[in-house]
Amino acid sequence: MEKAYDVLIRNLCEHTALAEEDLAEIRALTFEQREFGPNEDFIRQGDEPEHSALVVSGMVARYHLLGSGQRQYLAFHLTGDLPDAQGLFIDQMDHGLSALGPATVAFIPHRELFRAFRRRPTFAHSVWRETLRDAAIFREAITNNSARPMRARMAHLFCELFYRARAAQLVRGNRCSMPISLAQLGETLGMAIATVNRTLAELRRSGAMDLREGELIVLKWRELQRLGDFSPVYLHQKRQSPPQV
Amino acid sequence: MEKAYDVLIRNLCEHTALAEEDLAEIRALTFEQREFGPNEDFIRQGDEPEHSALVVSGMVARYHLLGSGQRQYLAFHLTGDLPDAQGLFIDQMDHGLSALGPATVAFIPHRELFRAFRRRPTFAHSVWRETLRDAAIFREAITNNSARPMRARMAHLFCELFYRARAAQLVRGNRCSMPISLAQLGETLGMAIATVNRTLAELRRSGAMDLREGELIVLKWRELQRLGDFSPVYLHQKRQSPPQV
DNA sequence: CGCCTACTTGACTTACTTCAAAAACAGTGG
DNA sequence: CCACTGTTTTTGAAGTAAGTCAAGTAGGCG
Repeated sequence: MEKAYDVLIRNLCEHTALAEEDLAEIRALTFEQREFGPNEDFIRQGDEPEHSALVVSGMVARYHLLGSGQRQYLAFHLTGDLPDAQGLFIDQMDHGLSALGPATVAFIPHRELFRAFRRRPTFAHSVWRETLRDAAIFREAITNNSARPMRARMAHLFCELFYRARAAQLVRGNRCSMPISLAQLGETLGMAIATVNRTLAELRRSGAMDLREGELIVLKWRELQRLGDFSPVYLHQKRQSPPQV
Repeated sequence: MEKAYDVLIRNLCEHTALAEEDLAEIRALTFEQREFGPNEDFIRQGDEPEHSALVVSGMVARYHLLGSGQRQYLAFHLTGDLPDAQGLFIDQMDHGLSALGPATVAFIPHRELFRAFRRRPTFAHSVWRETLRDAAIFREAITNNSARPMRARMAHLFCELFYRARAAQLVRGNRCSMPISLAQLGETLGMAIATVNRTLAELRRSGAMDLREGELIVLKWRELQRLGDFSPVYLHQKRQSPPQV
């Protein structure tokens, strides 16, 4: 298993040039590592967080709980992501976080982070940038769930996740781990589970992709991208080589 | 007309305690002020911004343009907001900005902002915090447009806007300016214009609110809040007195 | 006054939801 | 190893909410 700080550094370097002093500061942080099982919560809506989470392995999700009891997934996070940097300046969490499949999460005390931010403004800016990228992903989700027809909506989600997984070096060949159920896909894309299944069947039939045994397999990247009206500019990756399938 | 920096300071103080030195730094920034007419763009998708915008008066919108030519509104901004602080660390805008009604916008050079951030980390953190609140608003929009039925969806939007307008001291009595057309509401909430009109009629009939001549009138706040399943925690306001209607 | 845009309303159509039941699969214990 | 239980996926049929289409009204402006 990779060190928590290596995972973080790799992710931040994807968009920001960090000096050796920044790296040293990051390595000096306390990473309290914990394992979680599928669908286990590790931050709840309403919590007052004093730690930030870092995904060391696996996949985690952010979600809202509505008055009706309904659940809405907001975003997914991969290795290297700081899924609740949002919580840094916020008194009370407005959303929860849970593991999708089995996941390893490291917790960093806010106090240490703030001290590191004061000492290394570039580090602060890189985390800030990370939260802005999150926001761009949220914006795209608004558009996706509000304006795109079902097939494009689902294709777009898989495009984004595959593209991000690739940037995080989690794609082997043409596949990456995707431990998500149809019900969860429905609660992500705002569609009924029956529709999820039929739409997924349609995407499979197109030959562009498959989703099997917790794995996403992309067979025709350009076709999937076309179906999903996907353009990766909003992900603001520095090195932008597209998947070559 | 209020000074641009006063508007900004008032907004930032809503959630962060700024020292006199921070205020001085803010007042020393260059604010290049410009007027815009209804539906006029001032930042376009694809632009590489070197200035940040500040809403000095009026209401502005952020939007995506889809491959199909369709438009999706993402968020609205009121006096005091920094609607594209997102652009600070980003090479290329993934969304555009336009005035809704007539609006005054001040532009601040990124270079000056970064210098101020280095000198006054608290100022940086207050702007960071501002971008995180934006992100929380995006998250709520995902949930709103994906999981809530039409009537609640629309009621929730008006709740949020009224609540924020009130915090920005833009509510007089029980009304605030809301220069938005039915078509734009449709492109915000992901519904057809006919549905927008019917849903709005339903809300009017409920007696909780009205939308007339570019003004939102809230007649029964608690009722509107109930209809919209609205809880303001995600707005992370420090002073949280609810509208007393 | 006439033109354009924004709003309103009605009738028709359809895409998606809901409901229901079967099939596949995973985990547990005999 | 295989029956037993619960969960997830798959498929079908029926109902409905919301979209589309179209026409009519009202309001703003030259």
